[in-house]
Amino acid sequence: MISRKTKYAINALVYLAKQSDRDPVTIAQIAESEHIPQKFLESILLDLKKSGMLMSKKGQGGGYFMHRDPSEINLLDVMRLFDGPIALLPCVSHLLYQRCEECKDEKLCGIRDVFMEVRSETVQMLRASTLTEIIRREKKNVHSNARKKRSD
Amino acid sequence: MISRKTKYAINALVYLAKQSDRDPVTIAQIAESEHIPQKFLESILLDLKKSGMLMSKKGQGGGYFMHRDPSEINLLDVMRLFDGPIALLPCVSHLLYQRCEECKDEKLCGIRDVFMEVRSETVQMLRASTLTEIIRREKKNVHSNARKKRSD
DNA sequence: TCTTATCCTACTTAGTTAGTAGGATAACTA
DNA sequence: TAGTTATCCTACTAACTAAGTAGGATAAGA
Repeated sequence: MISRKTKYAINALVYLAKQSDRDPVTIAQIAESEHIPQKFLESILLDLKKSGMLMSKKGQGGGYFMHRDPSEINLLDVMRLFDGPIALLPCVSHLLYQRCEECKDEKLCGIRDVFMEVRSETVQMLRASTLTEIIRREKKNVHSNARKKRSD
Repeated sequence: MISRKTKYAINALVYLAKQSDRDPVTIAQIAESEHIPQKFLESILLDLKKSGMLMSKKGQGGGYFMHRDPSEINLLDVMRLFDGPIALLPCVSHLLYQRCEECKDEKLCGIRDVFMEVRSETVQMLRASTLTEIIRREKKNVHSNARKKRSD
């Protein structure tokens, strides 16, 4: 499972990406809309800012807003930022490789092969999941949901 | 990441599946061969037995041995047994579904769609990874490794 | 009945998760 | 320039999980 922190981060990013203009949105606004504990969200947004995804402005009329284009921010980066490696085994992690302590010979390990493939597939899917893509899916869901309701 | 417990379980299962005969192997033997803390392994093997993958025999000449055929035991079942759901979000878990507390409308959620696909792909790959398959890959690695060495 | 091996309960220690508290800092505004 | 507003920053906490360990009960074979 991903941590709540990561999930909250994604929710906040999608929310900000949906704002048509680039006017700053306060932490309080995001927290209320997305049902995230405000103080917790504070530290999350700070991390997102430090990573370069968001920008902020202090004082009256301040808040957070997108720094990069929503099509350039994907779930892979967000998950790595908060939860660390995607890999299910340390020995198949791209950025934080570590050998399995108990392992006899990594090059021969069949278990490793499997988890290598799982990691590759997952990374591919998460990289393709940009904020833009998520919003596109939401719109699609709204439509197919409306169609469903009408045919009931 | 999967827990060490799960990794140890897989190592032990692969080891037992490789035994040509069905003679019981003691915990001590497995622990030594696979570099797993013996007492820890003890509780792992007990869980594997309770789940029906292994059988045991007490006393002199006793130990653990496969109960089901290695082609019928896959990493999906082992991971679920020790680490719980495969899903990265509670709302996309098949066996332990829970809605995301902060979520507004699950049916419209684009994030959920993404993690649904990740789960499906992962489940598929892990289900295909039987002990037999892992051992097949190991053999393949031994061969391609030997080929590589010769051509050095 | 002694030895051997599994079975079972309870405990520990370290690290992570999901926050909260309280104030410092910067920017806007009257 | 003083007050207000909002982000920024450090430190703390409570609950949970991971990765074991300790010590003995039970069952089977010699």
